[in-house]
Amino acid sequence: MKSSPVAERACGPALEGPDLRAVEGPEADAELAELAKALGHPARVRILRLLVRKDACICGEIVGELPLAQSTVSQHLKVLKESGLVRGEVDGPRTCYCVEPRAVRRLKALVGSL
Amino acid sequence: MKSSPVAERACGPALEGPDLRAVEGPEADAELAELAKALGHPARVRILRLLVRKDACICGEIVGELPLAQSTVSQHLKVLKESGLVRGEVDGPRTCYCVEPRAVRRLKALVGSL
DNA sequence: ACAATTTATCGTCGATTTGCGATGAAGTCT
DNA sequence: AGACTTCATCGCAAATCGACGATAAATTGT
Repeated sequence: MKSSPVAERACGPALEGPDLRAVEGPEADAELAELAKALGHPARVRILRLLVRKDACICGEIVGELPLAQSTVSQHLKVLKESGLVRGEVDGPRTCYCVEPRAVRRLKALVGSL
Repeated sequence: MKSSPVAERACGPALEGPDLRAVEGPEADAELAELAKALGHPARVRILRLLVRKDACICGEIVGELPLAQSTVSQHLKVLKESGLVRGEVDGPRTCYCVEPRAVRRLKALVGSL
């Protein structure tokens, strides 16, 4: 059996520790642009919000919340995953998506530096 | 004569007053997506940073800072202007671009709500 | 009036994005 | 094993983006 040993479970252990990267300079600009680009679509903003609120989710549930086809939602999730804002772990037949708090903090820091 | 009456001058009077719009919900999502999309390119992040630092600028100076053609920079400025993050006022033969602090604050509020 | 400067716009090209249905891969259940 | 579920991936079409050179528009200076 593989029933979750913990009741309220997110995807996995969140990466912790302070962020040492600079919030300015060419690299930071590229980083901010990449994160912003990932957020540059209403569906992806919505998805990220859903994940933040629920703290754990599955693609299926997300599809139900959006007026989009399953394949389209999967694509958006892929974009979010590639940006680092979201993490996905395979859990049996489903995939458990969750926010990567570190990346969200990073985004906030970068935007805050404007 | 139209010499600037003030030494350090930005574009014009910044829109002031508190922002009453919600930071969540479908409208906020669309707004965040739009602002994020405008920032979703390294050149535009760079331009915005330049404007924030200088507090007033002209397209020509910006072109000098970027490895892009003048027409391309003009396009990026147009995108930023349409997003509301930047304002441009015609000033003689040039155009004076400057940040719209209200929009930047709004962006920070929206990102902060994630 | 004319030349020079500064910025915006147009047209074009290739690349990327967005959306979808169809299909494939992986796992669960009976 | 076979049916079913869940999600990813593959093509494909339409739209948008990013970059450029060329050109137009507006203003200044001579």
